[in-house]
Amino acid sequence: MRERILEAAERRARAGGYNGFSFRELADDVGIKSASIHYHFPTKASLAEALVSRYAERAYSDLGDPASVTSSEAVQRVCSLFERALINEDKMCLCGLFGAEHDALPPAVAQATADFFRGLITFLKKSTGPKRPDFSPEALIATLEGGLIVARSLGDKAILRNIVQAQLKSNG
Amino acid sequence: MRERILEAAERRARAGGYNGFSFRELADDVGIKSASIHYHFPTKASLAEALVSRYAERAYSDLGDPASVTSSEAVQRVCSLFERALINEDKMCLCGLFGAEHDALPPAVAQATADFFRGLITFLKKSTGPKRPDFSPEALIATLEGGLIVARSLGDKAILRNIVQAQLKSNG
DNA sequence: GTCTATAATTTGATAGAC
DNA sequence: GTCTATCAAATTATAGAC
Repeated sequence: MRERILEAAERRARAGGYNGFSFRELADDVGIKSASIHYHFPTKASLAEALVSRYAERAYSDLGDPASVTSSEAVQRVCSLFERALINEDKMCLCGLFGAEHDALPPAVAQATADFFRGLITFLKKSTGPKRPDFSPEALIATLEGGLIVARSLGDKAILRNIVQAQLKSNG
Repeated sequence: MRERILEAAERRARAGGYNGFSFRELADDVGIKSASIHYHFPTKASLAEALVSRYAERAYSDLGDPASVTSSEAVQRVCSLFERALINEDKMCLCGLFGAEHDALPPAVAQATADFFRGLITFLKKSTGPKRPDFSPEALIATLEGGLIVARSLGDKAILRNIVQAQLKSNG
């Protein structure tokens, strides 16, 4: 049940952000009462923190071990992560949304969000083989997060696709 | 007073998004009662719509006439817009945040947000002189919005600064 | 234009039974 | 683990006086 709650919370948080979901809504989604959510997560901040951790772990699992992939392959994998969010899930990246709401988040949630970004950056840095001297992991993540925002706002998925192609051309 | 309300709303919306501010808070900020806000803006959606329009008009005013600037200068001006948000205002871009919340916004607000992006893209396209064949206005906006998110989440303003420098090197 | 008053709903959270 | 019951506070919004 803990997992089903997180699943419902992720769906809603990736649409409306931290203030975009409520205990009542999640309870209705999974078929229990809102008071029961507090058994699994004492506070909303604790739920959101678990949400981001789970989201990050899933991403790291998808990416695999950086020591076993070339830098080029690492860039491709990170790009795929964001393309899947847009194409398969039709959703914003949870941490892109939370990162935008940074100033209004409970500190622990903001921290967990920053950890997600650090994780992706570390993955890119630890990948093997030569890298372009001007390659910036931070800039790649920024481009992809922003690409999701602009593509979804304008209703044009090709925007992210073109961004990814440009990245693969230079660094993939 | 209408202007003071919008000012307070912008400050709060750029921290917590659409669900991150309330009529009560705005009323307290400007020293009137929440019911009085409804005289100026009948609904929250109408307030947010006005907020985005005002935000966009201010940006267009800062950018000036695209027909009178080179493409290189246009890129610089758009970059400056986002650097000011980070350095001078220490705030997220209103439309970057609203764009991330796209799925949960009142349709009119989502529309206004998309118009902001279209406005910036149009400005870049209408600027004069030669452009790199691979220059993408959409990608530039994406990089800058994402740059704000990543820089602010990681508490490192140099991240946006480096992103801007890379953009100026290729297209500025 | 701003106020008081109020409505109807929703919010995160707690206590205690089962 | 989930429930009922409840709470105090906050939410958007309206009616009507001044």
